[in-house]
Amino acid sequence: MPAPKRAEREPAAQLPVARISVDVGLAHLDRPFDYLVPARLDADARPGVRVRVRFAGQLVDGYLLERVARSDHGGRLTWLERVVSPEPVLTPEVVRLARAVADRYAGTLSDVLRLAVPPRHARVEAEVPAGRAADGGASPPDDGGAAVPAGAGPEAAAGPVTMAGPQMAAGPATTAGSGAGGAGRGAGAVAGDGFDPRRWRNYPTGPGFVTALADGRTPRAVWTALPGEDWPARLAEAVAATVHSGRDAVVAVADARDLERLDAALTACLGPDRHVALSAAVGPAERYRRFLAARRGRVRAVIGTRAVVFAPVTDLGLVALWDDGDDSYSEPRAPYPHARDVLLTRAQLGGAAVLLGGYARSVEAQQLLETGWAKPIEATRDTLRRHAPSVHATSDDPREQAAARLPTLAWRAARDALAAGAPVLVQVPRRGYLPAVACATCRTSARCPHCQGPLSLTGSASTAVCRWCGRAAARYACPVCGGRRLRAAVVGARRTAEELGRAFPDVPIWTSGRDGVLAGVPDEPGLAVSTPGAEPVPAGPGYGAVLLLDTWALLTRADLRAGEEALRRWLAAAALARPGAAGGRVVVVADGGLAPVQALIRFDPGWLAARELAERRELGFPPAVRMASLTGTPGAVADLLAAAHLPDGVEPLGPVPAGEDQERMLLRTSRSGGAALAAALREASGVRSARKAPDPVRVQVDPLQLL
DNA sequence: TCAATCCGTATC
DNA sequence: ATACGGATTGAC
Repeated sequence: MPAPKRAEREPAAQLPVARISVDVGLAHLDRPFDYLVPARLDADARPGVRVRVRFAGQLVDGYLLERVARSDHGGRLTWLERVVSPEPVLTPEVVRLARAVADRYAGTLSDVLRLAVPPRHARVEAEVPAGRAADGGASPPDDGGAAVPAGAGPEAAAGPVTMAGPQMAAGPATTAGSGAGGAGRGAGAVAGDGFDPRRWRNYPTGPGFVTALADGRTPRAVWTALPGEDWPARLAEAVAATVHSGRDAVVAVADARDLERLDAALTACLGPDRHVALSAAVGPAERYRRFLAARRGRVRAVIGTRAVVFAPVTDLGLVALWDDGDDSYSEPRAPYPHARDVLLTRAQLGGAAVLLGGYARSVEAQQLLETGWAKPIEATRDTLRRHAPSVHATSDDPREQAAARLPTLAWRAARDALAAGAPVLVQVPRRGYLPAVACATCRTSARCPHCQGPLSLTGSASTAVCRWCGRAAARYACPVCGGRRLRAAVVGARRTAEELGRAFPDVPIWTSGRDGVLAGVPDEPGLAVSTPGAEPVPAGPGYGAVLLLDTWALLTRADLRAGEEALRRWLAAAALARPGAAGGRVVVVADGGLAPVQALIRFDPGWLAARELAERRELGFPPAVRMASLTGTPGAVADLLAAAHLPDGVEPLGPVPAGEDQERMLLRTSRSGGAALAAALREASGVRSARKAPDPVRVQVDPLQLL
């Protein structure tokens, strides 16, 4: 082998050793490797840059973590091959965070860094960051910016997440009659900083929280938003207060629509230039452009969906997250971290303030309150009564239905609201959400007469077919009432809309669902039919009536979080209703005795969360304990377990079958034992990957789906 | 006795 | 992954 340039190479004069995290997907190689920095790369080889190095004979990607004076490695060091770009995409803070997240979730640093850093876009990197190119808004490519090829146009012009829909922003009438006081009316800006602690005065501890942010302190809070709350505005004020203190903020929301609302609120508070919105929806170039704007310190706040929790900022002062119960916060790629968890870890490591907000309260948030780690921000019962709609539960006995599958009470609420000139929201579960079939008369779910499997009604066929054994149940008779007619358990939003259209022939019907989210509806009579999470925001003082249909589909799910999740979805809809005093009514078609229904009637998510948390403690489920799940072929799971030196106090549960050739094993330990369990699993994965074990095992710490 | 091959291990 | 070293095997 020729070594022609060997003599030319000379190590950098200062700190000649670079510690590199190499991107090979092998658990046992998850540690830094030392390389010698040639003098010619000295200037570019700074901490945080992407590099390429020769590793085990091949060129691999990596990140330069730090420069040190000498190596502890016994053998000879290889030269650093190339600095891919001098742009330091990682900050030391993000590296520490990624390491902590990898440790917590039994994953590798490079897996987490893949989540944290968007793919490089060389052209974007080369752009001259003139003026306001990266304001998160729709500004066209800067003119003075030299080499912006024509191709950059469309993507840049696409601007922020755009969404079809009549109107945007503002949200519902908010804290309409903030009652007393009456100060601070003027459109927000106090002292040009866009925040005023008094705007949080509906919550006794709210103004103090915002003031603390502005003073540079690090309060931590779980915020239970009032119905009708203009939450994007409140979050924007918290961000503005943080920025006022000279620090940066990172805010996560669940989806593109929430992001757009928050973006608008921040623009109103801070102007267009001091924040960016990160989301995959804007395309790779714009995404990387905004990421760089954050990394280069050109903005003070970074908002976005899930992945924003890793966004590099200069001096983190606040992390915030809206609606932490939304399951889109759970990362689907290894090591499957949860955005809430990442933000809390980040705040803990970096001494930042925390704001977890929502209309609902997750069990995890409840735990933060009960351990005293965070303080509540919530309205008094009195304030709540002034803002909340009146809530009624009604049975869904088909014999009491008025029209369009609506119980009489629900039908009346809708009719009255429409007559009063207000829009009505109808929430129905997503189609295909629970493709089961029930008796049309008594609602008993229909099971296969042969094998007890679930029946399904496919397409237009009126005969039900068993989803397990495939037999057609042609002459089905309900074992409870003898009824012979079946119906799909969940009627989709579209068909519900059709039926409602016949029941209320003279009003417009708007539908909003997964594939066509309607941002808002006007303040006039009309029916908005929506699946959970896609509820249009009303322009005026809120919906006159909110109807929650087919709730039992949510409640009967075999899921640990079914109750919590049902309440979260209902509250998201109910919060869009106008106050009871202004005629706002919510009708939930469900058994009023059920705990989640009770919590809705009382508008008390904290009560349900406390109850659920107590139950989790009793059952030994997260977040009261730490769990890990191992999924793979039976042999592979057994192999991983054999390789693992599980710490004391780890209790194996299962295994249970989990689909084709797969089984799933749960490991349970105390919360304090979580770190040791994760470490043991990481090490065992390392042993297996070093041994080239064939079948992979998916290791998930605190998986969202437990049952 | 030497070379081809197998296996295990480290990878800066 | 892939490259290397040490052990092992097999033919002369």
